[in-house]
Amino acid sequence: MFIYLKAKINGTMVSNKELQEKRMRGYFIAAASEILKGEGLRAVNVRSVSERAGYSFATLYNYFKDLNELIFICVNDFLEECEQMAEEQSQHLQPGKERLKMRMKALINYFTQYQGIFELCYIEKMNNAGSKQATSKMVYELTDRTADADITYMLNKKLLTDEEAEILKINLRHSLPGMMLFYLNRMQPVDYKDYMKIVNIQLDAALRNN
Amino acid sequence: MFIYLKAKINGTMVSNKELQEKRMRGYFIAAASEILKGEGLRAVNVRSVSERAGYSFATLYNYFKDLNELIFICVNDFLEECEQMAEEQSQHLQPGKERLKMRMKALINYFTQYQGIFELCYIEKMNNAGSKQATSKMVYELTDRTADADITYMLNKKLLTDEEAEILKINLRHSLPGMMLFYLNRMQPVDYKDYMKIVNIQLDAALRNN
DNA sequence: TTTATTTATTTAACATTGTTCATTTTATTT
DNA sequence: AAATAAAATGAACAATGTTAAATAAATAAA
Repeated sequence: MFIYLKAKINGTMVSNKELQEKRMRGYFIAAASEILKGEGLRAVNVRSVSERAGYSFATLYNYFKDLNELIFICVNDFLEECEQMAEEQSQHLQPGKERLKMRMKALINYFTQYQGIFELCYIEKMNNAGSKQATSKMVYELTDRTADADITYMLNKKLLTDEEAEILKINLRHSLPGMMLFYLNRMQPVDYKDYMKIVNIQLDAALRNN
Repeated sequence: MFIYLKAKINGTMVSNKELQEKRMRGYFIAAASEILKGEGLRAVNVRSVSERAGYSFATLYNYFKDLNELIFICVNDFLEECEQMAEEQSQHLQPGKERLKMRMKALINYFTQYQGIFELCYIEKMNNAGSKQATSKMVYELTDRTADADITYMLNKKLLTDEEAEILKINLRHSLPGMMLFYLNRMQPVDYKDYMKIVNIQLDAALRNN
């Protein structure tokens, strides 16, 4: 008989089957995220993720096309998480240059803390072309999204011309990944404070604070 | 008997044995470089490199500790090559801002042409800690080295203060890899001209040309 | 409640890649 | 030409991604 029991997730009605499937996917996503944050990208593989999720490695393939699909989902989650973090850490500030700076630093802080996530988002060869497009667009535009409110504010207040705003966005879009790359590939264990000094200089240059 | 025949390589005397070993290494290095430039990083593996060099995969291990060592050598070669390219392409210009800009563009041109090389230099997880330090230092400082002559010139001519020079170097060090990353991870096949327009804006911002 | 059928999970197996080692081939010395 | 050293190789192993057949669990039908 075609009776589906319904359960509520995120405000939408779904069948039991969908609910269960969503939960299963959640277990694998959580497992992959944990490993990524803890041990980094290299430690993520079909077997390690499945084991942590409490299933056989083959079960993963019942819920994801392949390992790549799972990893892409993690990327999107991480992006959301770090955007939210930037928002929270700058809540106490008024819109404008200082808040923008704080938000950019929050992004850098997030990715330097979770290096595996940076590698994943900006670097990983994204083997599967499928999800690549949408995801890499999301990654690029991370700085744009995070800077948007403050740049709009400054534009409205005539603190910035349209052209200056465009240059600022381009600058942030390029220099943030550059700075993270620098930290990631560092040779000697750079002091985080020293690193942040350079970050400050770079951000001040982008914001024309000198 | 301990008689070694000598042969001249790069102006230094070496034994036959050393010469032969150097040649053998050269075959593998050339093979790896070709594959890197042609098919990219993903196509490089012990078997493909060895086959192109004309030997069994096991022979590679008689001349290199592992695949990583071979790849690191390639990185160093590529860095030299692209520095030289920047030099050549700007020979006709006088020292100063314009030449610096041309050299930066030459770097970008090199890495966007050979994407596998960019991935390799800036991204690849450099699994083996051994050569990593020295090499990643070389990679970072690529923009510094390439910009050095022009920045020194501008300092001498008082076209730049010490502080401005420092900021410029930091800016180039971060934004060039950022721009390359952008091109590499691009979603839709970006028109190279459009890309170069953005590169120009970024470089002009770094050079305070606006 | 028992049986049949569908669904979910897992074990076995294969392909690819990096690496090691014993064996074979080649070069050198006596 | 025989003995020895050096170089090159193929067989084999481990790790990883993936597929597909076999098993277990859940559900529907009787």
